[in-house]
Amino acid sequence: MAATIRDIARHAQVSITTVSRVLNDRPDVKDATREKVNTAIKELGYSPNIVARGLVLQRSNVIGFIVPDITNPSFPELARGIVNKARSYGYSVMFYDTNHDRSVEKEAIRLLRSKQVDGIILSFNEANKEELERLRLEHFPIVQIYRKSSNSVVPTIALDNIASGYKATAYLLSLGHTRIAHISTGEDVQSGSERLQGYRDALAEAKVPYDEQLVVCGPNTAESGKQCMQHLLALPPERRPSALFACHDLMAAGAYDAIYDANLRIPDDISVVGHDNNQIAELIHPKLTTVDTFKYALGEKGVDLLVEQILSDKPVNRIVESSTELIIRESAQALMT
Amino acid sequence: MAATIRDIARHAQVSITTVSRVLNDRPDVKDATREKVNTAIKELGYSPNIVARGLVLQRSNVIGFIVPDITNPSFPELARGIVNKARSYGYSVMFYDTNHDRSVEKEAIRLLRSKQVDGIILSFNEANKEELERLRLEHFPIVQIYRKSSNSVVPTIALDNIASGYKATAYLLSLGHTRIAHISTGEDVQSGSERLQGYRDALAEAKVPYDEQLVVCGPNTAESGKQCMQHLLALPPERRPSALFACHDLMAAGAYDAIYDANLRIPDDISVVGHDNNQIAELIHPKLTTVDTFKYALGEKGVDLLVEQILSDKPVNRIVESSTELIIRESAQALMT
DNA sequence: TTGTATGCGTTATCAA
DNA sequence: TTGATAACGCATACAA
Repeated sequence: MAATIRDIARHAQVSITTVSRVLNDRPDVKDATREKVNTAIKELGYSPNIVARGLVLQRSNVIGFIVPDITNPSFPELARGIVNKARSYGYSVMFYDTNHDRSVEKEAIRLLRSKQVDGIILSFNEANKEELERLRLEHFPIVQIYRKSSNSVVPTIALDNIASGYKATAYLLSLGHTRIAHISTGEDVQSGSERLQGYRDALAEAKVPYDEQLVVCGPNTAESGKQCMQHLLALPPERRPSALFACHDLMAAGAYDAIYDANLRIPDDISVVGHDNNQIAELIHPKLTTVDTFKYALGEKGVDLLVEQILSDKPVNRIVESSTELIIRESAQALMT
Repeated sequence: MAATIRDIARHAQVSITTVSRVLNDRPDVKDATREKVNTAIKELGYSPNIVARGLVLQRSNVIGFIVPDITNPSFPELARGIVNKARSYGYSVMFYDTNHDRSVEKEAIRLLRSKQVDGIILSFNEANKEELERLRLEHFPIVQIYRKSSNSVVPTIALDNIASGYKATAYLLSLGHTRIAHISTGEDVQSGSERLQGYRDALAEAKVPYDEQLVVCGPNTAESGKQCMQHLLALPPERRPSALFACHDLMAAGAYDAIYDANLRIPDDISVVGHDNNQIAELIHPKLTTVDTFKYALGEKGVDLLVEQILSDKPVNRIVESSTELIIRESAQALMT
């Protein structure tokens, strides 16, 4: 049985109030008594019960973190940023992986609140609107990752996907490419539709006509990236792209596969630019030119935004956008004419 | 302010005891009263404070999970197995990433215990012996991942690395290779030394002499895998390997790089087998033949082992070994003679 | 079948 | 500078 504050009090011949004072570094304790208490703490190997403390202080110093799938390559780094930053604030992180299941998302929220977390950082698969709205109405501290829900005002950390899609496309244009294909997760996925918008903006600015045959959509998996690319390679030669912008590195990796299967070379025959700068970008061959999204920093900013809400009494309704940066590696080159 | 059991009692005109009975599905409540209480719960949107419940029941239904680096590709899947299995047992998971820092490991344990977790699953970078021993002496439920500490008896979930190293090597031997190189994390890392042992066992069984020039060591990173491979390719032609077994997929991916830089082809010029079957194995080209370690299942087994300790009064000192399986893809082929 | 009273480990109020 | 006592939200022994 672990020692309690009462055991320390008895052992040091003082009241539990005094022990509590020592534990919380209060000034109004005589040095001699403080000493007595501290040795008792050492002798009994006492460690305070933070849960009981939380009960009276009405805060747990725990935050929740809910993701749809931690094996999605964007999340581990984000998670790291979150737990480390949280630790620096004195918060622990309770973690849920919902496997994209909406009912699990609901359950996770319910459980986290039952466990009295002080706030929740979450990335919901589809904007699970009702849940978020309910939390917002209660002024429960919450931070949404990535998704800027258009008509809601949940505090969010997000990317400027339009700008990053523009950057990737503009880079390919600067290399002389005009037939630039785009593999996208489609209009239904917010990040996908935004990156597509950036792609279109860049084309428009360069006065390159938008060719809808060059835009193929599928879910964010390598397999789907491969299929999309196969689709593009099946176009008649004169319509075929000389470059590709894939809206996720994972899809770019799948596209590599299709390109190799067609006995084409990267970047000699086709240039590829990805998005996200996941670990795999440096592992596939040739190393993938892609857009870094600074996920670790994004996680840190998420914690900042959450803690701000926890400490503030007035509602915080802010969207924090994180910057992105094109990382030039080996998968794109100037168009040979 | 969230409603409490007392609010429900008042609202339903019953005692808090009765409310508690309803909450815990006790049979000794008249249906009519149960109804009254339940509607009160609905009306006030009440959700029980599990932390307070934990204080009296002396358990939190939370387990801790400590990893050195969640971005290491083996961990996300393991984490998934753990949180999902834990959820099925009614446990939440408090997560720490120590960034390989020993002092953070210590702090994480201290914090988790202060937060009254019922048990901890951890993977310590080096066997942080003292900490583990202390926990074991207190009969605090704990499960160690991967590392079988030789002289301690901390419950562990591990891999049979000798068998898996043997499997990988035997496969290359069966393809006719005799000059099989091995990229290893070295004798200092337990998994590395065990896989090396399996490699040697397979060679010995096939009566292929062990050539220490063919074994190169480095840390588990792609960069180090590349350097190791460069080292091997620098051998005089007659001593050069026709096949490679890398003890981690990440190092195999690095080796790919060195092989491509040397203008050699995989598997035509050199066959490669990795270990771990991480996501990247299917993304690099050609797809990597490797050994699957069933990380999700391993996480589940870890939770089983931990919950067994939590529920049992007698100490559990068991090492659970998980099986491994060779996954044949495209990176190895029969030796051309 | 229901309610009263006590305690889980801690902090805060107030008095000494 | 110290201590007695009442909370925090809940479960439970015991009484009614």
